Amino acid sequence: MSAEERREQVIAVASRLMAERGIGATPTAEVAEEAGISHAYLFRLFPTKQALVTAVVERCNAEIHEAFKTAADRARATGEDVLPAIGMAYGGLLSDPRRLLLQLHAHALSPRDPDVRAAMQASFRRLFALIQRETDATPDEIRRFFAQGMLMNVLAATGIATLDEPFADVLRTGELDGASCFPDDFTASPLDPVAEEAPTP
Amino acid sequence: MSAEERREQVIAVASRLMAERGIGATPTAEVAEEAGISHAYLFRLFPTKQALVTAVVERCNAEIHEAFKTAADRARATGEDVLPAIGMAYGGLLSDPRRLLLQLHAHALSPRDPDVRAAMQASFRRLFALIQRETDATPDEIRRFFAQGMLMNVLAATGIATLDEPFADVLRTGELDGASCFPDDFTASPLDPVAEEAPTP
DNA sequence: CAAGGAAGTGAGTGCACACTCACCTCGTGG
DNA sequence: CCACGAGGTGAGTGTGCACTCACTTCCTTG
Repeated sequence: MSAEERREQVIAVASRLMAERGIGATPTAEVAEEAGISHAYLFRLFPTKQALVTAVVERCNAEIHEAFKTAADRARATGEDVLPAIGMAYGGLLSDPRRLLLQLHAHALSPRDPDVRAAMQASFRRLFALIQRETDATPDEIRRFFAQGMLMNVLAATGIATLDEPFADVLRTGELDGASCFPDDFTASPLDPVAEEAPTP
Repeated sequence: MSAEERREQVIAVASRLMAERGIGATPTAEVAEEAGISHAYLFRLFPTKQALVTAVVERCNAEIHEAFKTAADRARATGEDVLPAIGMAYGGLLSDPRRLLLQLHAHALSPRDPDVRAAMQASFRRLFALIQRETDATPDEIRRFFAQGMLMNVLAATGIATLDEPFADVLRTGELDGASCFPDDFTASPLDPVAEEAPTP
């Protein structure tokens, strides 16, 4: 397997582990083990843990951007409203909590980590530009869209998203329709290990 | 100094350090040193780091709740609208980024730390109840209020709050008035060490 | 003035983890 | 057929950190 392919694989493994356990709390040895390579080789693929973390965060940001872009394209093609479609795309990302938790960890890491901070700033800038370009939403609507996204991250991380209480119901209600932002299959506690196998039979 | 007073002092020091450096990234030895006690004695005051972290998070949540409560009381007394007043109170909390960053770190820690998760759930529940009791805001308004708060946390952590770009301007605009949520003196980069001395001349 | 207990410490211990070094093993081109 | 470069590793090393233990000091109270 080429080094480039290995790197991809390592990023995939690392993003799962770091989403579950937190970035700082994920040992590089474990990433190597789950990726099926030696600890030593991991450090040939990524010179430092820092480099791996940056790669993971940037990959996650790219995936979110791509999800938004394809949702926007599809909505334009079928003539639906674009912003709600993007909102649904974010909801779709939630059925795998990986990216969402990673976002949260990246935000918390930003103050101490200039690389991650720059990546997150760039990601917001790109997403903002995408939405501004692809929709006719007002600045206020765009801001609310991002705010709702941040709230959903927090609700998922704290487990409020799966709480059966009135205040939780209110908080997880979507901005656009009256329904919950969270997909119906969003029942996994964040503590539960993320499914090992991709559910693509 | 009594053990109880020491504990208070340690919580104050720890919450500053943990907000700056992150919770996991703050060594207990440093907390002890800045609090002027030995490392050994820290572990008599708090049996584990976990206990210290929980105390810090709960203290932070209590402070936010108190700030909201006094803002609500004051607004009711003077006859202003209560929800905007509470929003301003949150903005006021932002002039010292400590609590805000601590919130963010606590959210990111929640999936792995049952104590912190329980504390954050309880905090949201209490704040929600407070707002529901003290204001006549609709569920939608309350949800937007929380969403905006989460967005502000992230903008502060990523440094977008201090970015001079159009998208940053839009994101940091308040829900209620058209002005920025962030106080005018919010210029410190999150990387800058928090001021050592309280600026109360 | 003992005796007890609360406040407080110096000096470890053991472990987890980021990172390194010398080395191995093929597949390919000259 | 062999040299060399890319893929890959076993076995460390140094450091940082949570936590401990035996011990001191001093203040109160009978």
